[in-house]
Amino acid sequence: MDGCAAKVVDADRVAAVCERMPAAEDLTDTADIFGLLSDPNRLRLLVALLDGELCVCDLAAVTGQSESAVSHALRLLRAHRIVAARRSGRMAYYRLEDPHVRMLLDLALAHTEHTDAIHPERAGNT
Amino acid sequence: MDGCAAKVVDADRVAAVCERMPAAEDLTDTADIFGLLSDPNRLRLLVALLDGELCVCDLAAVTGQSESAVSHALRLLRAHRIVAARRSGRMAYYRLEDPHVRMLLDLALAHTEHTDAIHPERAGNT
DNA sequence: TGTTCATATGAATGGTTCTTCAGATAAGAG
DNA sequence: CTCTTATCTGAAGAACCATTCATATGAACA
Repeated sequence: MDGCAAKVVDADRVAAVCERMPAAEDLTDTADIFGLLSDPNRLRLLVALLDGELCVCDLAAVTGQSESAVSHALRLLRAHRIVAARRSGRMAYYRLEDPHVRMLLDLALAHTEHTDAIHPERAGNT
Repeated sequence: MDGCAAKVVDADRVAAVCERMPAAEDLTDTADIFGLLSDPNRLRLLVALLDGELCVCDLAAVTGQSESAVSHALRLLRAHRIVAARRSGRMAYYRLEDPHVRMLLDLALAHTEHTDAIHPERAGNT
């Protein structure tokens, strides 16, 4: 749809794939979400929230981060509506709000647990 | 399992969540995979490969990147066994090799297409 | 054998992101 | 009203990552 007109080998396949390619906007949104899940500490945070809401200091305890780091991470996740906060006095209870992200987490964790013996990134290749 | 002993509010919940928390190694592996999917150009590359194999120059055409950039990206994906190459003469045909990643892509894209009107990151929050 | 073409690679650069530190806000306790 | 505590925020520094340019490899073809 945009830049699919260069030196190609299989022009038909290229055209077909370009047809099926999602809009750039959708792709950046998706990449964005994956990016939010790509930090081990943020991931830990979200996994902790799979079971239900937790306050900031408990999240810090569970994930082994400073409360400041947790707050920054939650801010980012909140800005993308992946988590939501419930205020109660001076406490803030966070919960996982995005069912789409929950599915991605469930799927990813299920597979990690099944293939935990495999660590491709610690091996060479051709 | 590691650092769950700080100033907590709901000690029972914290202990329970720590129990359920996957091993650090699994979490970093999972975060790593999400990281590989978090770049729009790499994502485009993988989406292009959902339908079947393509050579490097066609991938460059489809994704609108330089062939060098594509080669670098493929190298990274190959190192993590997410794609695999088939050589034929001086051409290299790449295919999506990791079924786990394929599932993540399918799930993510399905949802993006359904919610393409929503762009949370372009809005404020509390 | 030498040229051309597809792909691969290394180094460098520019941009982005994570963490920490210091301080700000705001609610409850005394 | 003041003090303490929970959370939030901004700025700064470091670490990381993606792209580009130049060049290398290696296969086909003359």
